[in-house]
Amino acid sequence: MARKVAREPGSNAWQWSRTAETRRVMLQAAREVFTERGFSESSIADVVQRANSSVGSIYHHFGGKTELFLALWEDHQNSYEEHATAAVAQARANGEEDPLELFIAGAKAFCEDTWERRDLQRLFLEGDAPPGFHVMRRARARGWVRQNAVLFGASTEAADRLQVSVLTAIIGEAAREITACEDESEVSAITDAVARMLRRLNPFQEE
Amino acid sequence: MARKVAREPGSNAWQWSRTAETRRVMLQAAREVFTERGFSESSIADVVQRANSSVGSIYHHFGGKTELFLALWEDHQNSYEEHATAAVAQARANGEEDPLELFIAGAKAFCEDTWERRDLQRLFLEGDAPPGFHVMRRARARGWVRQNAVLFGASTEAADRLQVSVLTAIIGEAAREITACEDESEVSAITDAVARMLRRLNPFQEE
DNA sequence: GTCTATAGTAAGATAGAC
DNA sequence: GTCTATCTTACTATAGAC
Repeated sequence: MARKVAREPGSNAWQWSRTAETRRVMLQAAREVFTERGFSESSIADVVQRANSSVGSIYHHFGGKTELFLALWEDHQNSYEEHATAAVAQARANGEEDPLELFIAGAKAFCEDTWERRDLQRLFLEGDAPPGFHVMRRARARGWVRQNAVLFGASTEAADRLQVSVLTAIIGEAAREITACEDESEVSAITDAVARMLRRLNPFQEE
Repeated sequence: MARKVAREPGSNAWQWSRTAETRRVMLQAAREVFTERGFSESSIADVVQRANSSVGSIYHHFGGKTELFLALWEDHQNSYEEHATAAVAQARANGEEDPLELFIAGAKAFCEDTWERRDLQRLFLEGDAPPGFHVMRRARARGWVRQNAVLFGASTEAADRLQVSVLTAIIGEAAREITACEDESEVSAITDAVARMLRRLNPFQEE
């Protein structure tokens, strides 16, 4: 978790603390192994081999196979959040105030991000994972839905909750479709379809 | 899998083959144990105790812990399919021909069914499961989506695939919300909201 | 911080009597 | 078909030298 890497782009790479670099290598190895075989079919030994490291070292840095997987997920999530937040902020800076349009801006960033890093997204979306992972995922998803509920000013009644859940789920479905794409051209078709559907469901335009 | 039970309602219960009854008891025990603790936290021993049975017997009938879980899932799925199919057939018999309305009829049946059997639905939706289960789930879901694609006459292009995926996903989200409900009155609110959203997204009414 | 060698662990699975 | 006692097996996880 401690990431005490010098942030200045110009700083010398060799000044990076050795541990940060080691972590990076291990995470990259883990990414390759897990995305290729899934969690349960992967063993620590596989990662060790790929990282030219040792069992003990991985345990030292992460604490175990599960934690290694979770660390990978954390990084992934943080990237998403960063990108989406930046995109929404950008839209806001451009004068956009409609919650739905802000939401769509975030959704677009999410879709683009999903295409880069399909491998990880596939792993987390449908690969197997350590026990308890799906519960964590759901918890985080719920947090996101709650945040969106605030954005849309939704009530806590069942119908409203569902509405927001569905808006959020559309992005998830899009992500799934994107991981199945072979060609980047399909991705923009999906992104556009997402925007269209979100507008159709616009919660501010009750019938 | 062999279910050679006498089907006539009037037939004597004691004529049921012993094995069918044993299976039923075991599945009931499995249902209780798994829904209470989830898959990985449950052990064969727990089920044995609850079913007043033995390890060997369970292995004889099902083959293992994973297969027991899968058998439970199979039954659950079959019930759903039966109900939904019946509801759609009923709607058709009443003269309904609009694919979307037929779909909605199925969705309603699904929602009602979810409320009965919340426990199982919760287990399969977010509880932990044996390795490989989520992949099976996805495969079945894809099959369902394909079927719906035919119903809607959707193309295989990305945007259309997503559209159908989303229509289907709405039902899944509704199911999730329903498992979280405390009161049946909320369920009908959700069911209505589902119908409303599906109509808004009506694929036959392209903008 | 890194590594090797070793141990632990538990529950799933099986054999074989009845 | 049922049951009990036993085993197995593949990891994960740790200890402890360097």
